Amino acid sequence: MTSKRMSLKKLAAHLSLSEGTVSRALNDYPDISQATRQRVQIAARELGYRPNPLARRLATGIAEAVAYIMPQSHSSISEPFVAQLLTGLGDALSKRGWDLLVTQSVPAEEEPDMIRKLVTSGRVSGVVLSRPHKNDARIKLLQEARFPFIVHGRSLNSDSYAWFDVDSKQAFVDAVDHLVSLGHRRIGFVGAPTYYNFAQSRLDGYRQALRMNGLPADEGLVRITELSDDGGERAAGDLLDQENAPTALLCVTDTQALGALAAVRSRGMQPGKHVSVIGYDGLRLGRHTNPPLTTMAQPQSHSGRELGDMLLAIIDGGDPRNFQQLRMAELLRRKSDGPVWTDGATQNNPTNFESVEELT
Amino acid sequence: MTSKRMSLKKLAAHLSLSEGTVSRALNDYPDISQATRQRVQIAARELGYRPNPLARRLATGIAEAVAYIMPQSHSSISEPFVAQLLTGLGDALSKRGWDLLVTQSVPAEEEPDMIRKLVTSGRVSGVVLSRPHKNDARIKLLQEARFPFIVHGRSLNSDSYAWFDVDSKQAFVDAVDHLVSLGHRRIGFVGAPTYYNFAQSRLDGYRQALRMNGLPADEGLVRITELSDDGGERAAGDLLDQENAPTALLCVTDTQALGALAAVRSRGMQPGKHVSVIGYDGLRLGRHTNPPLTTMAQPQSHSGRELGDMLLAIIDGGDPRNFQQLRMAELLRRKSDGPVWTDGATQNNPTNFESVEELT
DNA sequence: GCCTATTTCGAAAGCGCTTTCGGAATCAAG
DNA sequence: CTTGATTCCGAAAGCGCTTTCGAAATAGGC
Repeated sequence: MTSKRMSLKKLAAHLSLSEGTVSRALNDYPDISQATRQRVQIAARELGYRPNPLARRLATGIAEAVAYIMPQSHSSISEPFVAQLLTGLGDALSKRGWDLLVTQSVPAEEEPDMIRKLVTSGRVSGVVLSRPHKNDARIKLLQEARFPFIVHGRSLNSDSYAWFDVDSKQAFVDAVDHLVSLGHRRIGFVGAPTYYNFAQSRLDGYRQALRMNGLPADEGLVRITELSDDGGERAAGDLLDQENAPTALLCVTDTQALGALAAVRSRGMQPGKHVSVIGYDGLRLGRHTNPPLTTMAQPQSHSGRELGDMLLAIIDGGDPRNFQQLRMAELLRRKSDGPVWTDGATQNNPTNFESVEELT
Repeated sequence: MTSKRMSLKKLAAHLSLSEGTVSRALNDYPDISQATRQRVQIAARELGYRPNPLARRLATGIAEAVAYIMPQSHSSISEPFVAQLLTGLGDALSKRGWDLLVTQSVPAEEEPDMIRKLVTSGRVSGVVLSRPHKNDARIKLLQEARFPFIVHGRSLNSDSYAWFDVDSKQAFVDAVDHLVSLGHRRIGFVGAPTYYNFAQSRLDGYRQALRMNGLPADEGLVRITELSDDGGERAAGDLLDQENAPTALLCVTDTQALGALAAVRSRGMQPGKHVSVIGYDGLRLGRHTNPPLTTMAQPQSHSGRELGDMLLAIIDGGDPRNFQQLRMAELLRRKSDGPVWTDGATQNNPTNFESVEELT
């Protein structure tokens, strides 16, 4: 019919109306008569008119888009999160026809610049942050700029901004309690760098639970390592090789727990029997490890969707402090935990045990 | 100093130049003297001027953004791909300061609308597609619209567009050859719906290799199932339970292979000993399964980066047919494959070998 | 039927940039 | 000292929409 793409101008001409009137009719302004409003909207639909988002965004000053700052992947194993989160975010945003754009975490020294670029560029109306540090510079910058954002996780001072998190401190308390109830009294901790807030709070949970169970806080039982299976394997191996080795290993992450399982096996022991291993995340792949991994499972709720909805509410002017959600994790028992091991002879250290048999 | 955000207008005023001149100076137009160009660029840097992307995009008609159409996740296990791909794409795009936006796959009937929306909205300059079907409607639509795009994977007719793929047909030929060399003659195939092109071509490779090895094409040995561990478990179980069960299982995906391992174990057999299982993908988590999964590993090259670079080249006017890259997969032997199992009775095959010992 | 209050719309000014076009100034050449 | 070619910059239109403002038309009230 007409050439190329439909535009407001052409639509207006077609209707013998001014562009402004057509625009207001489409946007449901009250100063347009019911009659012409209908006429305009019908014509728009028939002619397949879709306002150019770029033009609208420029004119309104609303970016109609949100950025997700993707944490860089250390492990390449536990990344299902990203895809799921993006799916949920996309769902939430698509209801308004907003865009989801993805950027990457940058080295700490570039963070100020990257945040500034994000807030001043006008490309996005809000930001989703993942895996914050205890004192996350990005959070501070966003707050100072009074820019809408929400955090997946928390930092040390989380009172004044919006977040969605799982109470992993409590999860680690629960995990320790469980292990203690199985008779374990020397529980090793395979942790991650404590500039990550989640790493710190899981460590806190571990320590608190030890205390509450009347167990000594043996710092020789905690190892900090990188967020990968290899890291977990090294740290666990380290723990197992020492004098008075722990009978159970608590890992800050399922990915690390995979490494811990490997470390146990490679020392001729069987996870879940000679030494218990518990992870955190509830990754489905834990069903397929050797043996299947017991883990503190995060709730399956689609966090991306929730994050998206909350962020939109904040962009709409909501008070960030009203958008803070804490979920609970649950112990998911598979096969890598069990009662503390003892054979007849010695008390504390296994001397002989049958070889590892097939595990289903 | 001045209020709010720096704008072209303010910068021009500051320099006593016209906006047009400043703009051209910043964009290295040839009709600006060296002197003022320098002056402008220095002032811009000092005053922290950054052109408003939305305005520029509207004025130039260039979206400076690319969309990645994320396949919906079936498994939640094999999704590391997404994060890695996005990282690579982001790298490629960030060199130009372009944005990466993520949208989701939609049901087939909505595809025309979603593609049309994408190409006519002006929000993006190009599209990245993943996991195409054999006859992918989106590809056809994008071609008809003469819109720049690139496919991660291929469809049936892949001559006329750009793609990046792994030769998974060849990979399955190799896998079968390997299994045959281990003495297997009844090889089961755990496949995915063949509207996925990759599923079809892997099946083709499997069949071709059977033929080339003089093995019968027993259709009772192939199962098509969904792209998940559960699917793999069901299909593999099915195969194993039948009369003349296969001695080896080839799975179209590592995720399915996880299920296959489970099926084997749950029948009291040991994968890699009594029945061989081979997956495809080379997922790192395969190191941690029981036993570690032998798989056809995709090359580690950062495909996202390559896809991004190629797409940019096409947007710049390159001929899509010049951007087609085929990578090879390699057999990554871990512990789930082995010689065909026989007990003492039979003649032709290796009779005894040590049991699977502890795997590191 | 006159006056004021309401609806309903058009005109126009942006949003912040790019890009074409032409004019003034500068240069080299005759 | 002209003239034509260059170099360099300003003016202005435009990208496609939104939104304010005020004018015209209509309605309501006496």
